[in-house]
Amino acid sequence: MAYENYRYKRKAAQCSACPLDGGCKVWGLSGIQKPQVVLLGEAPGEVEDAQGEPFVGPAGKWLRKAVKYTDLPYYSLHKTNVISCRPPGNNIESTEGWEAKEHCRPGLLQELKDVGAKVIVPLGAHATHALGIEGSISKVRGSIYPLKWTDGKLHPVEEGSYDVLAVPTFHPSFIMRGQIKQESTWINDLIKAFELVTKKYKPPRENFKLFPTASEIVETLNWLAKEKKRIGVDIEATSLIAHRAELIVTGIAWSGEDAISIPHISQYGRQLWKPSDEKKINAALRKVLKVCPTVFQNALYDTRVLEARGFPVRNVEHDILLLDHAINPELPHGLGQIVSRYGNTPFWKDAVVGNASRMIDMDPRTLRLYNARDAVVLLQCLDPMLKDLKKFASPTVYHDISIGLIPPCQEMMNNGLPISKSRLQKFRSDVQAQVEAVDKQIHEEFELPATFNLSSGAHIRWLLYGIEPPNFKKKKQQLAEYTAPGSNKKTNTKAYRKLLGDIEAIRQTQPLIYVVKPAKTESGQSAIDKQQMMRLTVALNNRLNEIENLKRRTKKHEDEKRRLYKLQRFIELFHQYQDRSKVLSTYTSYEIGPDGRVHFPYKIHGTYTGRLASGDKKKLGVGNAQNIPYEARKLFKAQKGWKFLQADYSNLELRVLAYVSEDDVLLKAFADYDAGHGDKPHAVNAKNLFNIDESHPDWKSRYNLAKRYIFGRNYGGSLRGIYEKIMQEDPTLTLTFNQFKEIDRRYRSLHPQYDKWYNETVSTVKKTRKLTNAFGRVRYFQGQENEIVREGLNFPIQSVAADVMNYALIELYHKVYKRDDCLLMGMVHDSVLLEVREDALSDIAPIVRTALERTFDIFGHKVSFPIDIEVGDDWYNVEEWTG
DNA sequence: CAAATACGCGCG
DNA sequence: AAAGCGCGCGTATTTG
Repeated sequence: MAYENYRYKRKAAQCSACPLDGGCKVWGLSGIQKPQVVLLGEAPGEVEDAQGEPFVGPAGKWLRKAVKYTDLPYYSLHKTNVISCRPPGNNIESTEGWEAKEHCRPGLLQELKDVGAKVIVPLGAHATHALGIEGSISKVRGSIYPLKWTDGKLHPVEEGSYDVLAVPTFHPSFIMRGQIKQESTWINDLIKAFELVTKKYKPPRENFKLFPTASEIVETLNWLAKEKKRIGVDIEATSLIAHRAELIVTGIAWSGEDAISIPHISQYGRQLWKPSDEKKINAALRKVLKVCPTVFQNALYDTRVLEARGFPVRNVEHDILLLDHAINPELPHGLGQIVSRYGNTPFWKDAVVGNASRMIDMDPRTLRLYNARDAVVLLQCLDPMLKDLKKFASPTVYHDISIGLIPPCQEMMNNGLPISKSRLQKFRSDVQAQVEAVDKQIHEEFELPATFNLSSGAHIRWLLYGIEPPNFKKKKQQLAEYTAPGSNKKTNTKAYRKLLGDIEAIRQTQPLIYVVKPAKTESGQSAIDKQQMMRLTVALNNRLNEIENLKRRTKKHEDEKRRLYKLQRFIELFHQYQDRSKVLSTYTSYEIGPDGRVHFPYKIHGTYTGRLASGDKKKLGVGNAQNIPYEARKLFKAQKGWKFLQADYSNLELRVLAYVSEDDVLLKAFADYDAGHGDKPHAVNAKNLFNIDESHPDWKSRYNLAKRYIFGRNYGGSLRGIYEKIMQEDPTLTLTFNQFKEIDRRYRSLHPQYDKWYNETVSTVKKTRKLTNAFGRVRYFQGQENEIVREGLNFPIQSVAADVMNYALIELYHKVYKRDDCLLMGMVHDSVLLEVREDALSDIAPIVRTALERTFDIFGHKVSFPIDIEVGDDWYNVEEWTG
């Protein structure tokens, strides 16, 4: 389409005084005479500078692509920058850049005024700040800011009339440079901004009763209960830990605009309510939470606190967090983020805490306003979110699974796992001694200075490879500054000691260097992980063999041999150190509740696949229940007269793979095995692939090879990658890559359905960037193609396995939660853990079996997944239940 | 000095 | 250019 370009040269800019003095080289530009939207960038880059047009470089390419998702054509937008000339090194943060911003400002403002668009979209922090909008871009993005002209300047207004609307969002180069996960948020922001051209902007009305009287509260609550209104609920409490948390204020909203604050305890030591009034308020609140359908943001936590304070919540109808997760699990789910997409309250989260260090010390008006906003936004977002849920995702997954999981998760969190304090104490001191012993051993054997820190990657890199830390020169310089004559720097500070230690450790340590090109980590450092140690070990053993087989060995060879043995020994001890110190630091201390149990947290929205996540050490002080090493499971011991019962799905993911890919061979292998007349499916694979059986001398290694191959494929591994992994784990294996490729060809020809499923999944994820699992759960893939292909191959398997467990867990919960002879305590992806009174084991075991082995419909197959039940005194010593 | 990033590793 | 998936947490180190 041919259209004329309308260029805008900044007449008001003070170019002669500007260090860039490009003579306003890159003009503002639009394809129509009266553009309604301004896209405001930062500064021209190389391509822009050369062509004299804004957004014609790589960032512009991303921008054009994003604008395609909106209702406005790219040419109709006025494109311009905060500064019109290219700063040195493309860096607007440079001195020249800062100065240019000042000199360009009058021109920029005049340009914005002359263009007279309805909406300005500042891209990135600099553009946003240029409009007078404060705060970090990740927080203010997506909010609508009404701006007004006063004295030739543009500034945000809280209320009243406005001249233009601004919707800040990310700069395209931010997305381009790796923040691809933010792309859909970014596009959403642009859509939202452009819609303001035709949609009437409705500023948020806030009918908040922040300081109601007792009778106003009771009246309002009674009315809500009588009408059974749907309410948005948000609480502020003194702690996130349920048994410690005191309620400060509860905000209740009954529309996107109306809310009331219900303060519970006094702030600033004032007596809040007369006891008689408090009683009435509490009764009314209890009633409301009993009869009204409620909407929460993360009901899992708020309802736990409410329940602990005597306000049980009967009807959680919606949870905005779970809703957002069900719609698009890869998006960030903070309430601010959600509201920027679905609500109309501008970003308000900065208000929280403020100068006060604790919620309760906040100014009451600020706290209550914040709390009321948290409540109303839930109802603002709900309907548009439900629409998106239906359009883009699965209402069933949200209602039946996500919401359904709230009670079982709360049950597991409330029940927790009983822990033996005496075992814990002994375990801790044992592991501590082990760490100290191996640490001492390494320092002695390798004559390392005391300052050599085995936990420091930099020190280890020096020792193994002789690679100095990248900042080593700088450190030496800093040290010199400390000791320089006349220096006023104190040499007894922590920073100084650290500096000195690092330098000493390196100076006094002789590297072991054995030249094997170390693998690189993501940021380009030399790897020092287990895998790399394995590689080193293989290489040095080869070299030792080589030397051993030499006809003539010189003294040089003998020296080399000694060095190699030394390195071998170091790797052995270092591995022990890594292993022991990991256990010591992570698994020898637990936050134990007043009931002597560890209340591990669970999150329903924590993963992209629908698995539960566990742990919230930072906020709740309790870690992850799902990665506790076996040795530490001994710490969790049943109360007297009770037993641990663990139910595990057997080969869940592989079974799911069989059904999802409809792989006849695998399905038959499972069917035979379950009927009691067949080998384990992995054994069937091994037999098919290698034409051998258990009697063959290589059986064991071939069996493992087959297993690892399937496992690697299941996660989208490349053939080369799987091959290398296999060779590292079993260096004795004689297998060339070509032979391995042949195995792969053979497997695929033996499993045509699997092969077809694999190819179809890859092409679907590439084409649509969306997959829907057998239960309707969706995932939108954001990322590079090769990355999302691997994730895509895994998603239909891992997510279906997760949902099998989710449904089963919900069913199990409903069967056991009322019983006083058993407690649902935890789950680890494909297993559940209960504490059962000994005399009830024979009752409970079949209940667990029935719930977990319930039938599912997977692509028309009526299927059930078999479990193993184990029972024991603690979590480690569980054995197959035969009773 | 707190927050953010990098690396490595426990579990499934 | 190639990278096996999904998590949370500890230590070291850099960043603001």
